[in-house]
Amino acid sequence: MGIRTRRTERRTDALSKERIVEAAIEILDNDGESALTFRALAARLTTGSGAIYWHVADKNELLAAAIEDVITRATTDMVGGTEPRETIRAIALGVFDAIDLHPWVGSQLSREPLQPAMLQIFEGIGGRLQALGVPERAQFDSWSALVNYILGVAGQNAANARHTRETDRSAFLSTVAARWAQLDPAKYPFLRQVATPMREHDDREQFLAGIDLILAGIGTVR
Amino acid sequence: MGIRTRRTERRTDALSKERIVEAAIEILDNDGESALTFRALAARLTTGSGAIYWHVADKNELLAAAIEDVITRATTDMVGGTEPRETIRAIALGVFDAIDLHPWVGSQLSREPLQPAMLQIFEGIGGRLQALGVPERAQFDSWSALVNYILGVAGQNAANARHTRETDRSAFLSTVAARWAQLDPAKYPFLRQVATPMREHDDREQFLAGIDLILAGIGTVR
DNA sequence: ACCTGAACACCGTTCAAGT
DNA sequence: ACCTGAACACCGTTCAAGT
Repeated sequence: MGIRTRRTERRTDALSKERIVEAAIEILDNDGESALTFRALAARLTTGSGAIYWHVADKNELLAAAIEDVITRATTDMVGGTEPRETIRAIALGVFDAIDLHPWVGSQLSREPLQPAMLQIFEGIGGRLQALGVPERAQFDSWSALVNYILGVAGQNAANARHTRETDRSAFLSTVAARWAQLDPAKYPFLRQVATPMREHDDREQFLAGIDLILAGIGTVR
Repeated sequence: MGIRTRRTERRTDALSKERIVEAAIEILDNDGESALTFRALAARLTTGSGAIYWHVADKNELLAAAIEDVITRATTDMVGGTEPRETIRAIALGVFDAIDLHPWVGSQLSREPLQPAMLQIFEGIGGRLQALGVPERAQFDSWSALVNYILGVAGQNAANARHTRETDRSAFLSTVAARWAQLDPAKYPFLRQVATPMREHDDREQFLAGIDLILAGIGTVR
Protein backbone atom coordinates (compact mmCIF):
# COMPACT_ATOMS: atom_id res chain seq x y z
CA MET A 1 0.00 0.00 0.00
CA GLY A 2 1.11 3.60 -0.59
CA ILE A 3 3.74 4.88 -2.91
CA ARG A 4 7.19 3.40 -2.64
CA THR A 5 9.78 6.12 -2.44
CA ARG A 6 13.22 4.83 -3.16
CA ARG A 7 15.18 6.09 -0.19
CA THR A 8 12.83 6.27 2.79
CA GLU A 9 11.14 2.94 2.13
CA ARG A 10 12.79 -0.11 3.65
CA ARG A 11 12.28 -3.76 3.18
CA THR A 12 9.67 -4.71 5.77
CA ASP A 13 12.07 -7.03 7.52
CA ALA A 14 14.75 -4.38 7.95
CA LEU A 15 16.05 -3.97 11.46
CA SER A 16 14.86 -1.03 13.52
CA LYS A 17 14.83 -0.14 17.16
CA GLU A 18 11.08 -0.78 17.29
CA ARG A 19 11.38 -4.27 15.83
CA ILE A 20 14.24 -5.08 18.18
CA VAL A 21 12.33 -3.87 21.22
CA GLU A 22 9.25 -5.76 20.10
CA ALA A 23 11.22 -8.97 19.75
CA ALA A 24 12.88 -8.40 23.12
CA ILE A 25 9.47 -8.02 24.80
CA GLU A 26 8.31 -11.27 23.21
CA ILE A 27 11.33 -13.12 24.53
CA LEU A 28 10.93 -11.60 27.99
CA ASP A 29 7.22 -12.45 28.08
CA ASN A 30 7.58 -15.98 26.78
CA ASP A 31 10.83 -17.17 28.25
CA GLY A 32 11.69 -14.87 31.12
CA GLU A 33 14.42 -12.40 31.87
CA SER A 34 17.30 -14.83 31.70
CA ALA A 35 16.36 -15.78 28.13
CA LEU A 36 16.98 -12.30 26.77
CA THR A 37 20.47 -12.39 25.30
CA PHE A 38 21.78 -10.58 22.28
CA ARG A 39 22.43 -13.92 20.64
CA ALA A 40 18.85 -15.12 21.20
CA LEU A 41 17.56 -11.78 20.04
CA ALA A 42 19.71 -11.88 16.92
CA ALA A 43 18.56 -15.41 16.16
CA ARG A 44 14.90 -14.42 16.46
CA LEU A 45 15.52 -11.48 14.16
CA THR A 46 17.68 -13.64 11.87
CA THR A 47 20.57 -11.27 12.00
CA GLY A 48 24.01 -11.06 13.56
CA SER A 49 24.30 -10.17 17.22
CA GLY A 50 26.44 -7.17 16.39
CA ALA A 51 23.74 -5.71 14.14
CA ILE A 52 21.59 -4.92 17.16
CA TYR A 53 24.23 -2.52 18.41
CA TRP A 54 23.68 -0.35 15.38
CA HIS A 55 20.17 0.47 16.70
CA VAL A 56 20.60 0.12 20.45
CA ALA A 57 23.52 1.29 22.60
CA ASP A 58 23.58 -1.64 25.00
CA LYS A 59 21.43 -3.97 27.05
CA ASN A 60 20.44 -1.28 29.52
CA GLU A 61 19.04 0.87 26.76
CA LEU A 62 17.23 -2.13 25.34
CA LEU A 63 15.57 -2.90 28.66
CA ALA A 64 14.72 0.74 29.24
CA ALA A 65 13.07 0.91 25.84
CA ALA A 66 11.12 -2.29 26.53
CA ILE A 67 9.83 -0.92 29.83
CA GLU A 68 9.00 2.39 28.21
CA ASP A 69 6.99 0.53 25.61
CA VAL A 70 4.96 -1.52 28.07
CA ILE A 71 4.34 1.29 30.56
CA THR A 72 3.39 3.76 27.87
CA ARG A 73 0.90 1.31 26.42
CA ALA A 74 -0.55 0.70 29.89
CA THR A 75 -1.02 4.36 30.71
CA THR A 76 -2.50 5.08 27.30
CA ASP A 77 -5.28 2.55 27.78
CA MET A 78 -6.15 4.05 31.12
CA VAL A 79 -9.55 5.62 31.53
CA GLY A 80 -9.14 8.27 34.18
CA GLY A 81 -12.32 8.85 36.18
CA THR A 82 -12.93 12.28 37.57
CA GLU A 83 -12.91 11.38 41.26
CA PRO A 84 -9.33 11.62 42.59
CA ARG A 85 -9.48 8.55 44.80
CA GLU A 86 -10.85 6.48 41.94
CA THR A 87 -8.22 7.81 39.58
CA ILE A 88 -5.42 6.87 41.94
CA ARG A 89 -6.86 3.39 42.16
CA ALA A 90 -7.13 3.22 38.38
CA ILE A 91 -3.54 4.35 37.87
CA ALA A 92 -2.25 1.87 40.43
CA LEU A 93 -4.27 -0.92 38.87
CA GLY A 94 -2.94 0.02 35.45
CA VAL A 95 0.60 -0.49 36.69
CA PHE A 96 -0.39 -3.67 38.47
CA ASP A 97 -2.03 -5.17 35.40
CA ALA A 98 0.86 -4.24 33.13
CA ILE A 99 3.27 -5.96 35.49
CA ASP A 100 0.98 -8.92 35.84
CA LEU A 101 1.16 -9.28 32.07
CA HIS A 102 4.90 -8.59 31.88
CA PRO A 103 6.44 -9.60 35.21
CA TRP A 104 9.96 -8.68 34.10
CA VAL A 105 8.85 -5.04 34.14
CA GLY A 106 8.37 -5.42 37.87
CA SER A 107 11.89 -6.45 38.57
CA GLN A 108 13.35 -3.89 36.19
CA LEU A 109 11.24 -1.22 37.83
CA SER A 110 12.52 -1.98 41.30
CA ARG A 111 16.04 -1.81 39.85
CA GLU A 112 15.55 1.39 37.89
CA PRO A 113 12.43 3.11 39.20
CA LEU A 114 13.11 6.47 37.56
CA GLN A 115 12.14 5.34 34.09
CA PRO A 116 10.84 8.24 31.99
CA ALA A 117 7.51 6.48 31.42
CA MET A 118 7.02 6.28 35.18
CA LEU A 119 6.96 10.07 35.43
CA GLN A 120 3.40 10.20 34.14
CA ILE A 121 2.36 7.67 36.73
CA PHE A 122 4.17 9.48 39.52
CA GLU A 123 2.63 12.77 38.42
CA GLY A 124 -0.80 11.23 38.06
CA ILE A 125 -0.76 10.01 41.63
CA GLY A 126 0.72 13.18 43.06
CA GLY A 127 -1.71 15.41 41.20
CA ARG A 128 -4.69 13.47 42.52
CA LEU A 129 -3.42 13.77 46.06
CA GLN A 130 -3.54 17.52 45.65
CA ALA A 131 -7.04 17.27 44.23
CA LEU A 132 -7.96 15.15 47.22
CA GLY A 133 -7.13 18.08 49.47
CA VAL A 134 -4.13 16.52 51.18
CA PRO A 135 -2.34 19.32 53.08
CA GLU A 136 0.77 20.45 51.25
CA ARG A 137 3.15 19.40 54.05
CA ALA A 138 1.80 15.82 53.85
CA GLN A 139 1.82 15.51 50.07
CA PHE A 140 5.39 14.32 49.64
CA ASP A 141 5.19 11.59 52.28
CA SER A 142 1.76 10.46 51.06
CA TRP A 143 2.96 10.29 47.50
CA SER A 144 6.10 8.43 48.45
CA ALA A 145 4.15 5.88 50.51
CA LEU A 146 1.88 5.09 47.57
CA VAL A 147 4.72 4.92 45.07
CA ASN A 148 6.93 2.75 47.26
CA TYR A 149 4.05 0.40 47.94
CA ILE A 150 3.31 0.07 44.23
CA LEU A 151 6.96 -0.59 43.42
CA GLY A 152 7.14 -3.09 46.26
CA VAL A 153 4.23 -5.10 44.94
CA ALA A 154 5.75 -4.88 41.48
CA GLY A 155 8.95 -6.45 42.71
CA GLN A 156 7.09 -9.14 44.61
CA ASN A 157 5.03 -10.09 41.60
CA ALA A 158 8.14 -10.33 39.50
CA ALA A 159 9.76 -12.58 42.09
CA ASN A 160 6.69 -14.79 42.19
CA ALA A 161 6.64 -15.01 38.42
CA ARG A 162 10.26 -16.13 38.39
CA HIS A 163 9.37 -19.06 40.63
CA THR A 164 6.16 -19.66 38.77
CA ARG A 165 7.89 -20.26 35.48
CA GLU A 166 8.92 -23.77 36.44
CA THR A 167 5.74 -24.92 38.14
CA ASP A 168 2.55 -22.91 38.04
CA ARG A 169 1.44 -19.99 40.10
CA SER A 170 -1.12 -21.60 42.41
CA ALA A 171 1.25 -24.50 43.00
CA PHE A 172 3.94 -22.08 44.10
CA LEU A 173 1.65 -20.25 46.51
CA SER A 174 0.41 -23.57 47.85
CA THR A 175 3.97 -24.60 48.56
CA VAL A 176 4.67 -21.41 50.48
CA ALA A 177 1.37 -21.68 52.33
CA ALA A 178 2.03 -25.31 53.20
CA ARG A 179 5.47 -24.44 54.50
CA TRP A 180 4.07 -21.64 56.65
CA ALA A 181 1.29 -23.86 57.94
CA GLN A 182 3.94 -26.18 59.31
CA LEU A 183 5.96 -23.55 61.13
CA ASP A 184 6.41 -23.84 64.88
CA PRO A 185 3.11 -22.55 66.37
CA ALA A 186 4.94 -21.13 69.36
CA LYS A 187 7.27 -19.00 67.25
CA TYR A 188 5.15 -18.22 64.21
CA PRO A 189 1.47 -18.07 65.22
CA PHE A 190 0.65 -15.26 62.81
CA LEU A 191 2.28 -16.73 59.72
CA ARG A 192 0.55 -20.03 60.40
CA GLN A 193 -2.79 -18.32 60.62
CA VAL A 194 -2.14 -16.29 57.50
CA ALA A 195 -1.22 -19.35 55.44
CA THR A 196 -4.82 -19.89 54.40
CA PRO A 197 -5.63 -16.41 53.07
CA MET A 198 -2.16 -16.52 51.50
CA ARG A 199 -3.19 -19.49 49.43
CA GLU A 200 -6.66 -18.29 48.57
CA HIS A 201 -6.24 -14.59 48.08
CA ASP A 202 -6.64 -12.66 44.87
CA ASP A 203 -3.46 -10.69 44.23
CA ARG A 204 -5.30 -7.90 42.49
CA GLU A 205 -7.80 -7.37 45.30
CA GLN A 206 -5.07 -7.59 47.89
CA PHE A 207 -3.12 -4.94 46.01
CA LEU A 208 -6.14 -2.65 45.89
CA ALA A 209 -6.81 -3.23 49.59
CA GLY A 210 -3.30 -1.96 50.30
CA ILE A 211 -3.88 1.15 48.20
CA ASP A 212 -7.12 1.77 50.08
CA LEU A 213 -5.42 1.37 53.45
CA ILE A 214 -2.78 3.91 52.52
CA LEU A 215 -5.43 6.27 51.17
CA ALA A 216 -7.35 5.85 54.41
CA GLY A 217 -4.19 6.72 56.32
CA ILE A 218 -3.66 9.77 54.14
CA GLY A 219 -7.25 10.74 54.85
CA THR A 220 -6.53 10.96 58.56
CA VAL A 221 -4.03 13.79 58.03
CA ARG A 222 -5.68 17.12 58.70
CA MET B 1 44.11 -20.99 73.72
CA GLY B 2 42.53 -24.38 74.43
CA ILE B 3 43.86 -27.83 73.71
CA ARG B 4 44.64 -28.67 70.11
CA THR B 5 42.97 -31.90 69.13
CA ARG B 6 44.47 -33.34 66.02
CA ARG B 7 41.41 -33.88 63.86
CA THR B 8 38.80 -31.29 64.80
CA GLU B 9 41.23 -28.37 64.96
CA ARG B 10 41.88 -26.60 61.67
CA ARG B 11 44.40 -24.06 60.62
CA THR B 12 42.80 -20.71 61.26
CA ASP B 13 42.91 -19.80 57.61
CA ALA B 14 41.06 -22.93 56.52
CA LEU B 15 38.09 -22.33 54.28
CA SER B 16 34.62 -22.56 55.77
CA LYS B 17 31.17 -21.43 54.76
CA GLU B 18 31.29 -18.71 57.41
CA ARG B 19 34.57 -17.29 56.16
CA ILE B 20 33.31 -17.40 52.58
CA VAL B 21 30.08 -15.62 53.45
CA GLU B 22 31.96 -13.05 55.48
CA ALA B 23 34.28 -12.31 52.57
CA ALA B 24 31.32 -12.13 50.19
CA ILE B 25 29.62 -9.56 52.40
CA GLU B 26 32.78 -7.47 52.47
CA ILE B 27 33.00 -7.48 48.71
CA LEU B 28 29.30 -6.64 48.35
CA ASP B 29 29.57 -3.80 50.87
CA ASN B 30 32.76 -2.31 49.50
CA ASP B 31 32.47 -2.81 45.78
CA GLY B 32 28.82 -3.52 45.01
CA GLU B 33 26.86 -6.44 43.67
CA SER B 34 28.60 -6.66 40.33
CA ALA B 35 31.96 -7.11 42.05
CA LEU B 36 30.97 -10.38 43.70
CA THR B 37 32.36 -13.09 41.44
CA PHE B 38 33.73 -16.46 42.41
CA ARG B 39 37.08 -15.44 41.03
CA ALA B 40 37.21 -12.25 43.10
CA LEU B 41 36.03 -14.17 46.13
CA ALA B 42 38.69 -16.83 45.60
CA ALA B 43 41.38 -14.20 45.19
CA ARG B 44 40.38 -12.50 48.43
CA LEU B 45 40.46 -15.86 50.21
CA THR B 46 43.68 -16.77 48.40
CA THR B 47 42.28 -20.04 47.11
CA GLY B 48 41.07 -21.51 43.85
CA SER B 49 37.63 -20.57 42.59
CA GLY B 50 36.58 -24.22 42.60
CA ALA B 51 37.35 -24.57 46.30
CA ILE B 52 34.36 -22.40 47.18
CA TYR B 53 32.05 -24.97 45.68
CA TRP B 54 33.13 -27.45 48.31
CA HIS B 55 31.41 -25.27 50.95
CA VAL B 56 28.66 -23.57 48.99
CA ALA B 57 26.39 -25.10 46.36
CA ASP B 58 26.24 -22.12 44.00
CA LYS B 59 25.92 -18.36 43.86
CA ASN B 60 22.28 -18.40 44.91
CA GLU B 61 23.12 -20.21 48.11
CA LEU B 62 25.97 -17.83 48.73
CA LEU B 63 23.72 -14.80 48.38
CA ALA B 64 21.01 -16.39 50.50
CA ALA B 65 23.54 -17.06 53.24
CA ALA B 66 24.84 -13.49 53.04
CA ILE B 67 21.33 -12.09 53.40
CA GLU B 68 20.56 -14.48 56.23
CA ASP B 69 23.66 -13.25 57.99
CA VAL B 70 22.85 -9.56 57.69
CA ILE B 71 19.14 -9.87 58.49
CA THR B 72 19.74 -12.14 61.45
CA ARG B 73 22.25 -9.71 62.88
CA ALA B 74 19.81 -6.85 62.37
CA THR B 75 16.91 -8.58 64.11
CA THR B 76 19.13 -9.71 66.97
CA ASP B 77 20.15 -6.17 67.83
CA MET B 78 16.53 -5.08 67.88
CA VAL B 79 15.09 -3.85 71.14
CA GLY B 80 11.39 -4.61 70.98
CA GLY B 81 9.34 -2.16 72.97
CA THR B 82 6.13 -3.37 74.51
CA GLU B 83 3.75 -1.10 72.63
CA PRO B 84 2.69 -2.79 69.36
CA ARG B 85 2.78 0.30 67.20
CA GLU B 86 6.25 1.17 68.47
CA THR B 87 7.44 -2.37 67.92
CA ILE B 88 6.26 -2.37 64.32
CA ARG B 89 8.12 0.87 63.78
CA ALA B 90 11.23 -0.60 65.42
CA ILE B 91 11.11 -3.74 63.28
CA ALA B 92 10.63 -1.74 60.11
CA LEU B 93 13.46 0.59 61.05
CA GLY B 94 15.67 -2.39 61.76
CA VAL B 95 15.18 -3.63 58.22
CA PHE B 96 15.63 -0.14 56.86
CA ASP B 97 18.90 0.41 58.69
CA ALA B 98 20.28 -2.99 57.71
CA ILE B 99 19.55 -2.23 54.07
CA ASP B 100 20.96 1.24 54.40
CA LEU B 101 24.19 -0.37 55.59
CA HIS B 102 24.10 -3.18 52.99
CA PRO B 103 22.14 -1.92 49.98
CA TRP B 104 22.63 -5.15 48.04
CA VAL B 105 20.34 -6.82 50.60
CA GLY B 106 17.58 -4.57 49.33
CA SER B 107 17.81 -5.70 45.75
CA GLN B 108 18.22 -9.34 46.72
CA LEU B 109 15.20 -9.05 48.98
CA SER B 110 12.96 -7.74 46.25
CA ARG B 111 14.18 -10.63 44.10
CA GLU B 112 13.78 -13.33 46.73
CA PRO B 113 11.56 -11.97 49.47
CA LEU B 114 10.85 -15.33 51.12
CA GLN B 115 14.25 -15.61 52.75
CA PRO B 116 14.11 -17.66 55.95
CA ALA B 117 15.46 -14.77 58.01
CA MET B 118 12.56 -12.64 56.83
CA LEU B 119 10.07 -14.93 58.52
CA GLN B 120 10.86 -13.44 61.92
CA ILE B 121 10.29 -9.98 60.55
CA PHE B 122 7.06 -10.98 58.85
CA GLU B 123 5.86 -12.68 62.02
CA GLY B 124 6.92 -9.78 64.19
CA ILE B 125 4.83 -7.36 62.18
CA GLY B 126 1.84 -9.68 61.91
CA GLY B 127 1.86 -10.50 65.60
CA ARG B 128 1.84 -6.84 66.56
CA LEU B 129 -1.09 -6.17 64.26
CA GLN B 130 -3.05 -8.72 66.26
CA ALA B 131 -1.91 -7.10 69.49
CA LEU B 132 -3.06 -3.79 68.05
CA GLY B 133 -6.58 -5.17 67.87
CA VAL B 134 -6.86 -5.17 64.08
CA PRO B 135 -9.98 -7.19 63.18
CA GLU B 136 -9.06 -10.63 61.95
CA ARG B 137 -10.55 -10.12 58.48
CA ALA B 138 -8.29 -7.09 57.99
CA GLN B 139 -5.10 -8.62 59.32
CA PHE B 140 -3.88 -10.20 56.11
CA ASP B 141 -4.34 -7.10 53.97
CA SER B 142 -2.84 -4.86 56.65
CA TRP B 143 0.14 -7.12 57.04
CA SER B 144 0.67 -7.37 53.32
CA ALA B 145 0.47 -3.59 52.87
CA LEU B 146 3.18 -3.05 55.46
CA VAL B 147 5.41 -5.80 54.12
CA ASN B 148 5.09 -4.71 50.51
CA TYR B 149 5.83 -1.13 51.46
CA ILE B 150 8.95 -2.17 53.35
CA LEU B 151 10.18 -4.31 50.48
CA GLY B 152 9.42 -1.50 48.05
CA VAL B 153 11.56 0.95 49.96
CA ALA B 154 14.25 -1.69 50.24
CA GLY B 155 14.37 -2.02 46.46
CA GLN B 156 14.41 1.72 45.96
CA ASN B 157 17.27 2.21 48.37
CA ALA B 158 19.23 -0.49 46.62
CA ALA B 159 18.61 1.19 43.27
CA ASN B 160 19.72 4.54 44.66
CA ALA B 161 22.85 2.97 46.10
CA ARG B 162 23.72 1.49 42.71
CA HIS B 163 23.67 4.95 41.17
CA THR B 164 25.38 6.45 44.18
CA ARG B 165 28.44 4.29 43.85
CA GLU B 166 29.84 6.37 40.99
CA THR B 167 29.04 9.82 42.31
CA ASP B 168 27.75 10.41 45.81
CA ARG B 169 24.30 10.15 47.24
CA SER B 170 23.31 13.79 47.59
CA ALA B 171 24.71 14.51 44.14
CA PHE B 172 22.48 11.82 42.69
CA LEU B 173 19.36 13.11 44.41
CA SER B 174 20.23 16.64 43.34
CA THR B 175 20.45 15.48 39.75
CA VAL B 176 17.03 13.87 39.91
CA ALA B 177 15.57 16.87 41.68
CA ALA B 178 17.11 19.23 39.15
CA ARG B 179 15.70 17.19 36.30
CA TRP B 180 12.24 17.21 37.85
CA ALA B 181 12.43 20.91 38.55
CA GLN B 182 12.85 21.47 34.83
CA LEU B 183 9.89 19.39 33.70
CA ASP B 184 7.11 21.00 31.74
CA PRO B 185 5.01 22.83 34.38
CA ALA B 186 1.86 22.18 32.40
CA LYS B 187 2.35 18.44 32.34
CA TYR B 188 4.19 17.81 35.60
CA PRO B 189 3.14 20.38 38.19
CA PHE B 190 3.32 17.95 41.08
CA LEU B 191 6.74 16.51 40.33
CA ARG B 192 8.13 20.00 39.90
CA GLN B 193 6.75 21.02 43.27
CA VAL B 194 8.05 17.87 44.91
CA ALA B 195 11.57 18.34 43.59
CA THR B 196 12.57 20.41 46.61
CA PRO B 197 11.48 18.02 49.38
CA MET B 198 12.96 15.26 47.21
CA ARG B 199 16.37 16.88 47.46
CA GLU B 200 16.16 17.79 51.12
CA HIS B 201 14.32 14.91 52.68
CA ASP B 202 15.71 12.42 55.17
CA ASP B 203 15.16 8.91 53.81
CA ARG B 204 14.76 7.41 57.21
CA GLU B 205 12.09 9.86 58.34
CA GLN B 206 10.29 9.55 55.06
CA PHE B 207 10.28 5.80 55.46
CA LEU B 208 8.83 6.07 58.96
CA ALA B 209 6.22 8.55 57.77
CA GLY B 210 5.05 5.93 55.28
CA ILE B 211 4.81 3.30 58.00
CA ASP B 212 2.79 5.72 60.10
CA LEU B 213 0.44 6.50 57.25
CA ILE B 214 -0.25 2.81 56.69
CA LEU B 215 -0.72 2.26 60.42
CA ALA B 216 -3.13 5.20 60.47
CA GLY B 217 -5.04 3.60 57.60
CA ILE B 218 -5.12 0.29 59.44
CA GLY B 219 -6.45 2.15 62.45
CA THR B 220 -9.50 3.28 60.51
CA VAL B 221 -10.66 -0.31 60.02
CA ARG B 222 -13.27 -1.14 62.64
C1' DA C 1 38.32 -34.50 53.10
C1' DC C 2 39.57 -30.62 50.99
C1' DC C 3 41.80 -27.83 47.47
C1' DT C 4 43.80 -26.53 42.65
C1' DG C 5 43.26 -24.61 38.31
C1' DA C 6 42.36 -25.70 33.59
C1' DA C 7 38.36 -26.32 30.79
C1' DC C 8 33.49 -25.64 29.26
C1' DA C 9 29.56 -23.25 27.91
C1' DC C 10 27.91 -19.23 28.14
C1' DC C 11 27.60 -13.82 28.42
C1' DG C 12 27.85 -8.52 26.60
C1' DT C 13 30.42 -5.90 23.61
C1' DT C 14 33.69 -4.59 19.85
C1' DC C 15 35.29 -4.20 15.35
C1' DA C 16 37.45 -5.30 10.87
C1' DA C 17 35.36 -6.64 6.94
C1' DG C 18 31.73 -6.86 3.88
C1' DT C 19 27.37 -4.94 1.06
C1' DA D 1 24.35 3.32 6.12
C1' DC D 2 23.75 -0.94 7.73
C1' DC D 3 24.97 -5.69 8.63
C1' DT D 4 28.10 -9.99 9.53
C1' DG D 5 30.34 -12.92 12.55
C1' DA D 6 34.73 -13.85 14.59
C1' DA D 7 37.19 -12.30 18.59
C1' DC D 8 37.77 -10.51 23.39
C1' DA D 9 37.22 -10.32 28.15
C1' DC D 10 34.52 -11.88 31.26
C1' DC D 11 31.03 -15.03 33.84
C1' DG D 12 29.30 -19.49 36.81
C1' DT D 13 30.23 -24.09 37.16
C1' DT D 14 32.55 -28.65 36.62
C1' DC D 15 35.98 -31.94 37.31
C1' DA D 16 40.27 -34.62 36.84
C1' DA D 17 44.14 -34.28 39.41
C1' DG D 18 46.59 -33.37 43.44
C1' DT D 19 47.45 -33.34 48.90
